[in-house]
Amino acid sequence: MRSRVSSLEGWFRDHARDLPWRRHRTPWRSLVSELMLQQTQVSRIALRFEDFMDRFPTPRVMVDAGEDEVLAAWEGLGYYRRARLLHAAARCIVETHGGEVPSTVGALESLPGVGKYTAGAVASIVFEVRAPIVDGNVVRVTSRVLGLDRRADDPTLLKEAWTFSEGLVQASASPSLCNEGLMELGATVCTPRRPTCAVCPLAETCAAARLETPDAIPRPKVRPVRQVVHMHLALIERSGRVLLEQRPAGGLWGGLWQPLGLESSESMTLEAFRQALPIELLRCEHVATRRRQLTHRTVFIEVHRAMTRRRSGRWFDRDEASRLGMARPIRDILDRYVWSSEAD
DNA sequence: AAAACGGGGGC
DNA sequence: GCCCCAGTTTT
Repeated sequence: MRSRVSSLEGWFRDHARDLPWRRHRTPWRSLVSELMLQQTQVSRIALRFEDFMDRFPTPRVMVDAGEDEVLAAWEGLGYYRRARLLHAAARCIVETHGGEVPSTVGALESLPGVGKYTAGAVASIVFEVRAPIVDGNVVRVTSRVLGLDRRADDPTLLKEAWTFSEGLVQASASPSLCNEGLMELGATVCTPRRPTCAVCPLAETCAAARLETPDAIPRPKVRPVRQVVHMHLALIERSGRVLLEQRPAGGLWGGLWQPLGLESSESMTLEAFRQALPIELLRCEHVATRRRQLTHRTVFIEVHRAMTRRRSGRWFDRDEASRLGMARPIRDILDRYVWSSEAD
């Protein structure tokens, strides 16, 4: 195990990618980066990280900015609950840790949105604590090094991965080099398809490297069939403002803003939609259908233009709406069917 | 233990 | 079209 680790650490020292959160490392920057990176590719976050940190340079600034600001800054990154959890974590850091990110696995794990992986990552990478970490990369590397021919989401494989990581970090000279190196290896060498075993620091002691097709393991996760959701929206404008509402905190696009609408498992007729809306519409016409593929479902968005006499509700002009958190497809629809038509 | 939860990128 | 991604929380 010792030689495995030192070879991994040495490899990482030489081959670490130049990433924003590595360039300038602070506990807060690392915590934010880890929350952003959950189930999200490094390349996506690398583009957004510095802007986000400029906006929220400390936990205190984030708390004062408020959850809505954080949601807005999170736009396009998905899994929006993470943004709310990050804001809650910032509040917890300010209120119970004096504004400083805690350094122990236990204290980190008690923060909202921080589970075993993230706690171990921050503790080891920032504070050099001997804590193991297991992410998708580590699961893949473990299954290959140990030659475990199981599904990537097999609970027994996950357990083996934690044990493997634990063994590595205990034998390491530097928990941060060891852990980050392990993930970096999975991201750049031991990739899901066509891993480059020829340059891998673990190849000598890897079971899969001796196989003809090392990428045959781990086996793919089982994916549930995507559910279909029909979303019906009414674009209601008046004097350069559009009527919007905030989605419930839980579920799809939780806490994000959108035009008045309804969801159903089946498509609705225009009349049914009109009847089902909680406000009376003077006119309502269907203008477009958009299809959105998400990991867990297919969303059909039926876009309508409508008018109402009603004045109550939350109305926003273009500038105000730009500062609200919205799902990407919803933002696109407003840009296309509301704001662009102002020029007509 | 299983389900819920986005949006892209790579092929 | 399918698979994947620096996972966590809720049920």
